[in-house]
Amino acid sequence: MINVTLKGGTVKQYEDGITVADIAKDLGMGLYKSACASKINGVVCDLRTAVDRDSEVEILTFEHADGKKTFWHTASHILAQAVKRLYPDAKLAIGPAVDNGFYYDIDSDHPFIQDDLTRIEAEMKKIAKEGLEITRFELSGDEAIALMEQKGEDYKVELIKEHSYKGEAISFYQQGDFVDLCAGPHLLSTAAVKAIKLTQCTGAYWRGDSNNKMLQRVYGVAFPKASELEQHLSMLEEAKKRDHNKIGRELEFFTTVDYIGQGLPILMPKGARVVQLLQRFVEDEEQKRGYLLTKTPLLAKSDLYKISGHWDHYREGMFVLGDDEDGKEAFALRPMTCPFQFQVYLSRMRSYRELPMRLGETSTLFRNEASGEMHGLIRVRQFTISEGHIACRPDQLEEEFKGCIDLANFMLKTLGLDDDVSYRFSKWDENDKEKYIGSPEEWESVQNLMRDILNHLDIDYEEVDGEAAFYGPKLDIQIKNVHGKEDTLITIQIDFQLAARFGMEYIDADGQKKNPYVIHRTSIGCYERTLALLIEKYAGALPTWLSPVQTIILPIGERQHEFAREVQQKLAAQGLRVEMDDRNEKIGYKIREAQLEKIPYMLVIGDKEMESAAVAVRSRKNGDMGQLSTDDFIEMIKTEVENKATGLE
RNA sequence: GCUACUGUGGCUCAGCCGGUAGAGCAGCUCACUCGUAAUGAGCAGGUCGCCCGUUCGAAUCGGGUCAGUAGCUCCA
Repeated sequence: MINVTLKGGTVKQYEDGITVADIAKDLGMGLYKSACASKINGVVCDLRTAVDRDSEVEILTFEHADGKKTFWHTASHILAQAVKRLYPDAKLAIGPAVDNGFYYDIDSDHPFIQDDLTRIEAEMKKIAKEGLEITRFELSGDEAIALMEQKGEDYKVELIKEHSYKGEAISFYQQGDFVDLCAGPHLLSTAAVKAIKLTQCTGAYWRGDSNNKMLQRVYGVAFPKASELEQHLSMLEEAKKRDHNKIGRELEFFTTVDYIGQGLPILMPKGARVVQLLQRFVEDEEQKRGYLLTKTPLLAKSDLYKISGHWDHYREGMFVLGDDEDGKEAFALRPMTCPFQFQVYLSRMRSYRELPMRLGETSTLFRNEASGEMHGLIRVRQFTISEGHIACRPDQLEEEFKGCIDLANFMLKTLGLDDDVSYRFSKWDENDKEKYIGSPEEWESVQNLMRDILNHLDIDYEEVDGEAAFYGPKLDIQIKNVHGKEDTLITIQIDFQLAARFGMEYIDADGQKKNPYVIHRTSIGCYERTLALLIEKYAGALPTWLSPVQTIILPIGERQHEFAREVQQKLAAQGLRVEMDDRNEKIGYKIREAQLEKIPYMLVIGDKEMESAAVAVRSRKNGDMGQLSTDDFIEMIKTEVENKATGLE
């Protein structure tokens, strides 16, 4: 007998070798039926896994993240099985669970269109209804390859070959006559996967490499109950209503024009105002933190980019004017600010006493992104970033780096985005040295340095290979858009290469010339992207301090126009952005429009207000707030603006 | 760049298998001067993204191109 410690601390005795499924059954049929996977001594396992010693065991249901993943992973196998039934020639690649469902990559000459997805979905439901038992078995590498070759699954053969020379047994899962290479875990039967929706079909490169064949990736979600699926789908619909690309256009923050070009949005008066407000805020804050403001050219001769290495590493991404063949002069619009801002440092010899030197610039950059990459304001070809570079001595690096993170977090907190970000420690890929400059030893040492600093900071971060800049590792502050797609909002990078390339030096206390470390950083990211995420965060109803129009005055009739105009001027004199709707419309109509425009405050002015020299305040959030004197209203809104209140609970 | 989808007046959309464009909202005009999310009536507005082709005839079919959307790759 063995002792099994359950979640909550209860200890039960079972026979040695009992499966988790049987433990679940013993605990109750309800739990058994909803069980998806297990956690044995902290490791996620199958329900089939036998427990052969004293262990801590947790039964994972769909409510648990790993239970959910198991459920979705099984759903992806059902998807593959359905595809094979309907399109026997299709070859299967990989089919994992992801954050919001599952997918399967399939190689088929038949392009899957919406009708096919409907058919596949119906077949999946049939497979679920058949309640096929899912069993696990293992084969040796050679047997596994033989099995998959016999089935014509070329991609599986390729995968097995990579695993098999480690000598490990290869595990498979089988449901009915469908067999798939898989590490598991999986549900016990296809029966539980009742509510299924295939959401889309897109292309995806085999192994994520654009040199490989593009396969078809079918995405789906599944739930134990139909009601949960419906709720999930309606949540997705709701999220799309916040899409900055939709409401940012509707609310006239920006627009695009096809004959201007892709990735070149027009910021309309409202969008431009928000960007201006953010920019002033950033520049003022950086000044307080000891940054020196610079303004450098938007383009340069190719010579500059040759020194920085961008010409070799980044040329595809640049807008080049002219060509530099035969010694002719070529220019390129700048894709980054570093080599320009370095010139400030380089203008004369620097002493160690001058360091750290913090340079900040509101910098417009140009990147010739591939045509499929553009997305609203999130990914564009011309953007303006709160750019900055810090040259510092080694002994200052940690403090300066921390200062950058502190500034970034201050910005995020002020904008109300601090709870929505995650930190990514982006390292180089030692298997792809071509992409980077510097030696492996240098990379290791700087990455270790950066890791130490991050560990001293007590922040949760994820380490990711292959995401570094070509000149150094980065701390990326990541954020997700309404579609769940992650982008970098803010990045802070340690550069140990470019200073030497540009000959940036300082005379140290010992009289020796040394290269400073350079920190590349942004405090709020690029304004277009930040604006996009703010629009999505607030569904267009930006905090009052950032609202393009903060107050709108709504006179009831013509009689109050003169008084209303006086109120408007009084507010405007206080620096508030105020408009007046003097159209000959009913008050309900004007309110409706102001509300749809997400203007924070509406001031209704009728005879009553005119008599008492007051305003009837309505907030977009709380509705009618009753009468206030104009001065009291001004004080209230000014306080809100000065505090940069987010209005979030 | 790749895969799939989309492109009809400012916006949302209708227009079946090719016969030469329609609605609501917005806009403008007039009337109403109306107290917390849409007053009524009238008017105007589209070479159906663009180019080429098939056809007696194309918004509808074919090809190309531009732009948009999601995903892949890339990336702030």
